[in-house]
Amino acid sequence: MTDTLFAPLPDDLTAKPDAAEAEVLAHWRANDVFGTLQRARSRAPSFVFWEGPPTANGRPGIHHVLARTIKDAVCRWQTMNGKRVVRKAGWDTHGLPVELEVEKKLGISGKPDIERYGVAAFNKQCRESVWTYQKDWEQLSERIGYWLDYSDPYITYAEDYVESVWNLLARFHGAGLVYRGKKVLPYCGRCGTGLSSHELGQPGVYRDVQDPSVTVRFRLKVQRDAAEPECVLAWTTTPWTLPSNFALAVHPELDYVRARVRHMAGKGADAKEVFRETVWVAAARAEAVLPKGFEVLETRKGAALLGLEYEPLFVAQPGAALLPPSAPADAVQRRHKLVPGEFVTTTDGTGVVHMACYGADDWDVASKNGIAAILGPGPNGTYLHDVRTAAGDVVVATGTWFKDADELVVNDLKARHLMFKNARESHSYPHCWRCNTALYYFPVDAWYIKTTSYKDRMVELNRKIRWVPPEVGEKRFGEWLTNNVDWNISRDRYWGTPLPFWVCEKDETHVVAIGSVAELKQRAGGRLPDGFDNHKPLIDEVVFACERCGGTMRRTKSVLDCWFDSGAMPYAQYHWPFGDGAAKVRDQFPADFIAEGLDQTRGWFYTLHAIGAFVTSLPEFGGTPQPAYKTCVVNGLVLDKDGVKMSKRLGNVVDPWKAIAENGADAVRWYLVASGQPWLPKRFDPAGLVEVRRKHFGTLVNSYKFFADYARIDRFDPASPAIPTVAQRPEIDRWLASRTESLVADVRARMDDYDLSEACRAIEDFVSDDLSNWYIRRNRRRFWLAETGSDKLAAFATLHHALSTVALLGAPFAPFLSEMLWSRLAPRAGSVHAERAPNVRKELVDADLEASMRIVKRVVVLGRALRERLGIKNRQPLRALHVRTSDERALALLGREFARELVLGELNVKALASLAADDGRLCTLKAKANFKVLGKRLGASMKAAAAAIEGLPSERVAQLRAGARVTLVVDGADVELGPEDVLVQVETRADFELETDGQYVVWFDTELDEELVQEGFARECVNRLNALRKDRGLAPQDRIRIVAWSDDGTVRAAVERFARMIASETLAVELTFRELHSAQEGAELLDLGDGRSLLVQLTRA
RNA sequence: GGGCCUGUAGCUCAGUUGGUUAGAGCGUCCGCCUGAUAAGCGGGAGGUCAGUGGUUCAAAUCCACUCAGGCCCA
Repeated sequence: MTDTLFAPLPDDLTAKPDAAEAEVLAHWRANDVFGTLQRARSRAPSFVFWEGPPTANGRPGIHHVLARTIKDAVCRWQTMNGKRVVRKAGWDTHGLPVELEVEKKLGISGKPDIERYGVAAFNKQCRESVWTYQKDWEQLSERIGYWLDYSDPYITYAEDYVESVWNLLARFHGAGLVYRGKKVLPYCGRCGTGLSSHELGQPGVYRDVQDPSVTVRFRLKVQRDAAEPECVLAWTTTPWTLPSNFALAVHPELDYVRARVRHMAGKGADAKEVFRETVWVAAARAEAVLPKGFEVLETRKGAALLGLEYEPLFVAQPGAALLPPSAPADAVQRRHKLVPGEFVTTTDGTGVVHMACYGADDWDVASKNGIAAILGPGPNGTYLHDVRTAAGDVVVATGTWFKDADELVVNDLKARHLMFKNARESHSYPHCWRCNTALYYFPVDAWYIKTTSYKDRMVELNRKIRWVPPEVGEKRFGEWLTNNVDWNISRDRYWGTPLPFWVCEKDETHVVAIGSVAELKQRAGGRLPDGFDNHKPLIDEVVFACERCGGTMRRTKSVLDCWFDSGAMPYAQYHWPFGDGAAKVRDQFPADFIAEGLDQTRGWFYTLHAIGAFVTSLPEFGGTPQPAYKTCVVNGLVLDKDGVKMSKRLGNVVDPWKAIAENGADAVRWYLVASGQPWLPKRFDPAGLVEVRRKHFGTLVNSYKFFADYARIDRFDPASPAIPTVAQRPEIDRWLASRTESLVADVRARMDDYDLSEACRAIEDFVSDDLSNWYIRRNRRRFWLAETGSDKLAAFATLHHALSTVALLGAPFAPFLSEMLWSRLAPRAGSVHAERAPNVRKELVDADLEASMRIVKRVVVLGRALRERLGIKNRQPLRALHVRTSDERALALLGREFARELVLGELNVKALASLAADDGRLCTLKAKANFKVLGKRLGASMKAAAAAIEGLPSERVAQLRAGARVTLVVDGADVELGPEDVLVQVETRADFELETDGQYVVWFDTELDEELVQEGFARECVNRLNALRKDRGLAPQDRIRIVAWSDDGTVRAAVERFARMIASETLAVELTFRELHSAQEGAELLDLGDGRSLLVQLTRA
């Protein structure tokens, strides 16, 4: 860092920004710039930002850089607008991924292993494991310039944090929103554990296996005809679940048929019927399921079959009933009927689905219909009871492994003539990723929060959140809320917040929710076990007597879904409601702004919302529900350059450290935010990074370098009273000043809308086009000419202000380069990040000047294209430029000095010879329909009208343009046209070269007189002499003496005539014309083109 | 299986309430400029707006379906 006015930037800044950025970081660190700034804002109005807690249990990737850049840019911007932005770090520390990581490290696998290892020791490992990558996170965050206060982070396993979470859970319980139920999970009987969807996604989990594929008869209780038994057919690939069957599901809307099936023996004419029956199947499945020749006897909707009773296949064992929540007294008697199921399809099977308790749909049916289910295999994968037939035969013995029962059940059903069809098929079936055992779906105990009871409130509050982009809130999040289901908050694991629910052993309905450690201690008789830390396992030793019945109360074994932890951060990060937590939460709630990836829609965004909608209805929050956050910016995934998700397997993961080392954090940040809208999936293309670095930052650095080099030579003082006011400066300066203010207005508007990409693009366009290409390039000579007068001061001041503004506006996105620039442009001002973002100074905005420049650019483009076509190079001055257009205002603006000078200078032309509205001689005026205006008025006649308008003769178009009204007959009706109904274009018909874009017509007077030719040669001389200066290693400000000689009369005349111009352009104090010989020392022969040359001798003055 | 997002030039992306020549940058080819020079500027070529069908006087834009990629949920 530097505090020297206009000090040079490091030489290789654009090529290798890494080292320079490291210097800025060292400066920030050494001077505690962030801390000082935070303290300076301690009394300022607050802008509330929450950091979504990253799990430290994995290395940060490039997508984290994107999310953190968005957060940082918004926070810096708010800080620059005078706000106090608390930036408290956080760590998400609980959860299954942590446990899996520790299992891997310890070389153990599965719950039995963990129990053997010891839960206390295991959790101790987990507690340490989460910090494995902490340094990675902190270092990467620092390196990318993500300012975050790591001194006092919230940690979801911390005692205070857990206590706050308990308090929230106790309040949910107190409000009657917590209940117990069953959740059907993919389950491994060998490991004795349910698997998360995340584990199910592991490679190799789904494998093709051979399984039975059986269609079974369920005989109806009421039989119409003894000779023709009637049954319902159902299909399954898991015969082992049949002993647990409790219902058959049909789709109420589907057609079902009762078909007569005749089973034949023998072939052809000899075939003899041995047995006939009638069966119910879905009409759509009859062909596929039934043998040929079946006969449809009746068709009925599924709805008409509901309630039909059938004979159970096996006899239920007592004591093994699984009761759904609030089961009716007759739950067991309700079994074995046809029930409705929306999930029933006709893609396979019979259109009738066998219901056991080993599926999510099944459990849903049991709950909705109040039916008890009978467990076959239990949590260890073996049968809990003998499976018997009505006759008393044991089909499956207690202790049989569930998969081994398939064959036993199939054989039994065959023997009892209940098997309609018996086959095997290959299908994809899940297996435990640890032990390879076949999984089954199993209902496990679960605790729920009844979020559906305040779903409407959540939907309502969601409308108040500003989502960026809006469709995430309306659709993805909105639909998710509308289809809200109760939140399963329990996990049958070890490393998590223990659920603070104690259940009475005598009566399960006696439940106590503990809201604080003090309360627990008091319940437990004033003593907690030694080493108690409100985690497993010691907490499970805390028991106390039930107040209602005196039974022993034990904690439920489960831990909390760690999503609840993160959704609780607004409160738990300040240990709410304990200590001064309530006051802190009052100050930092709700959030003005949060930002995370799209994958958090059902994660953090939801849990914050679900908890917030409840908490804010509590009296201490004023009782008026409000959303937990006001603005939520969502970023999409970062894909590789081919649009494929990054994964370790494919080796296409972008290492953020590498990208930063090569391009600098500024370029990475800028690229991520500016290349496309942040919520779109982003293809990470290293070539794009290089482009940002070279094009945007390179141009900016070059622009500063140009300014600073001359400002140092001239000892420019931005505070000098001699600097003219903006109003006193030349028009080109006032133009840049105006553009600078327009940029401020634009960036402010974009930032207000959280449209960071467009803000960056506005800055990019300003720097490369307005600042560099038009202002600096056109005004270079003002900076290097010798005399320091007010014109030069004006140029310095204008450029200084524009650069300073770019440093300020760019600071949220490119914090490093902005700091480097600011420390040189305003060395005593302190950090750019402590500055106020500029406000628009409306009095400096000059719309006419900005409009003029737009016209200048168009005319210049046409002129350059024409020069190229004519093959006349730019160094050859031309006599005159002619411009025609039908736009009177454009003509007026173009005629003003500002625009004229720019056009003439840019095109190297002596004069604007004609500047006129088109007179129809060179060009024909042509009208084109203004579809936007006319379309609304004319509707179906639009096409005919457009043709008629294009057919209008030039004179009538001219009248229209002049304001006259013209009437056309279109489709037999009169259509009156005014000037606003047509767009006037010109079509050229000149017999000489000109250029037009349909609006402007441009041509040159290409006739050259002697003077113009000579000036062309003079310019060639200047060009060669300056090249020679450079070859000789002269410094820009060095003065020279020139001796020149040529035998060529034209060249000699040119040099003599333009001697002063040549001398001034080459900083020559003397230019003499006398005879030289090429052999003479220091003599150089300059090739001027066109076969002409000049001999010169150049010496330092 | 359900919901959502995306598909525009070789590449990365813009594209207003639907309005008639679909733009920019990079790349490529050609040229210019030359004391910002390890820079700068311009011109040309390059498009079935993923596909099909529909609505409309008019569709990259609205609707339906299909295809491809992605995310979340099951």
